[in-house]
Amino acid sequence: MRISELSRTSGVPVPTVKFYLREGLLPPGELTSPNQAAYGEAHLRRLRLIRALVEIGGVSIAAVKDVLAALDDTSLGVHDLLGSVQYALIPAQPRDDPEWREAFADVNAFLDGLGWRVRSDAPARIRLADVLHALRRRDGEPVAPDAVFGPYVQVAAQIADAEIASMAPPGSPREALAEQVAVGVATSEAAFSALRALAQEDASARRYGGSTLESARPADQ
Amino acid sequence: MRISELSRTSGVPVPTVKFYLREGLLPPGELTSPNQAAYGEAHLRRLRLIRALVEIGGVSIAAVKDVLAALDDTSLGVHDLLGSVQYALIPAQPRDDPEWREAFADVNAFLDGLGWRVRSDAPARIRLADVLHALRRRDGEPVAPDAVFGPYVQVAAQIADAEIASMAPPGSPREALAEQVAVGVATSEAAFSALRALAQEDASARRYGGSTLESARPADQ
DNA sequence: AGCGATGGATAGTGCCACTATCCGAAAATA
DNA sequence: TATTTTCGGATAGTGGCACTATCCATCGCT
Repeated sequence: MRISELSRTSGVPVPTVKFYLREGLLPPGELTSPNQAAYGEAHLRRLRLIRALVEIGGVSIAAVKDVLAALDDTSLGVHDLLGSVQYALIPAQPRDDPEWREAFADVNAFLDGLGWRVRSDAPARIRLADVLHALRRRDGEPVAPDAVFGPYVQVAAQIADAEIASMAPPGSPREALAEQVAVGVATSEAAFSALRALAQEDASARRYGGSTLESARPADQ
Repeated sequence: MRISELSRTSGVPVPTVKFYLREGLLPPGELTSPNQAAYGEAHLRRLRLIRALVEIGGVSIAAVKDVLAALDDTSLGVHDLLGSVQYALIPAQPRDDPEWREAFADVNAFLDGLGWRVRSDAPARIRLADVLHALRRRDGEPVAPDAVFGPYVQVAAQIADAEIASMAPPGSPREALAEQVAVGVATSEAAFSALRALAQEDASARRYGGSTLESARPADQ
């Protein structure tokens, strides 16, 4: 298949496909002559994966590149693959602020208390510290990690277990698993957060009474 | 307090504060002379709110503006306020693609089956349709909404109930509630998603065995 | 032979969230 | 009082990102 067909079946414009090729997100097609290349099913699948990450997961091109590199690194076990995907999908960098460092330390202590087997450089730790730090700046002072995160721990564990369990068993073909992990991480995030928003709306309607404006808002363009 | 103090106590650079003033995210200070203005506690709190939304929630400036407008609209009840905040925080627009429309219809049917009281124009519906659509393009064809979203429904409802319940009771001062809603929606999203990532890592370690590279990855810049 | 499509290179676009600079006037400091 | 600093407000510029547009010398098809 040539580039135009790749573009047509995937719905991605030709110039964008070229852009992905330039960026190394897509491997080059097989050259059939000095300026003619053929693309296969693998290209199509990878292209769809890229779009899923970008559109559903809101992942940056640079992060997509990292994810794809992890997928292609066959030396990675499933666990490390999952880790690499997550680390690419969660952009985070520690701060210098002493108050932030304190929040970070508190988060780590809290996580230690849970007994989870989690790498000490997991970016999600940083995200939690960001949240705790922001909340502390807002309210007066206290705000214990347990108060903020506690209610979510059981539920997060429950969901995570179900998601991991739904993946292929250890020893199944890595190929299939790899993309499942990447797509799963990105899409389940989006799906859950949308469902939670809807559930909140429902719960709020029941508690505060729904004066639901029902499409009374300006239909922004 | 003048602009430099506002900047110092909030940690936001002066030019950025000026930018927010220009954009109307911050109300102008009270003029004490033709070119001198004073800012109060309210400005500081709002500035912190803006930063929390931007940094923790990853909210765009335009969306922040919408959120603040909702906060300031005292004619909105708590339920509608929550709705406005959510709608501002979840960017989404329907597509034209017939396959997408089908996914959207399926999502709506699925949500109807749940019996949730949710506006028909909720952007979260669109997000769910995006996810379903993307998954259908990947796998062969089927993919029922129930298979993808089902496992999350109970949990999402559980979390949402707890969050709504933790908010002030109906009839409490709107002022306090408003920001709580905005901050809550943005931060709890971030907190939960980080916790879920960590729980996944733990679950994956238990299932696939943790060959945890432990900080063996390139410390990217 | 004619003609549209292709691969590859280079350059440009639009958006976004700031950031820099300038100005005349007021505050703070000496 | 003199001088230095800071102020509010306006205008313009920056850097990053994700594409998009244009060129051009083939290539393959009819």
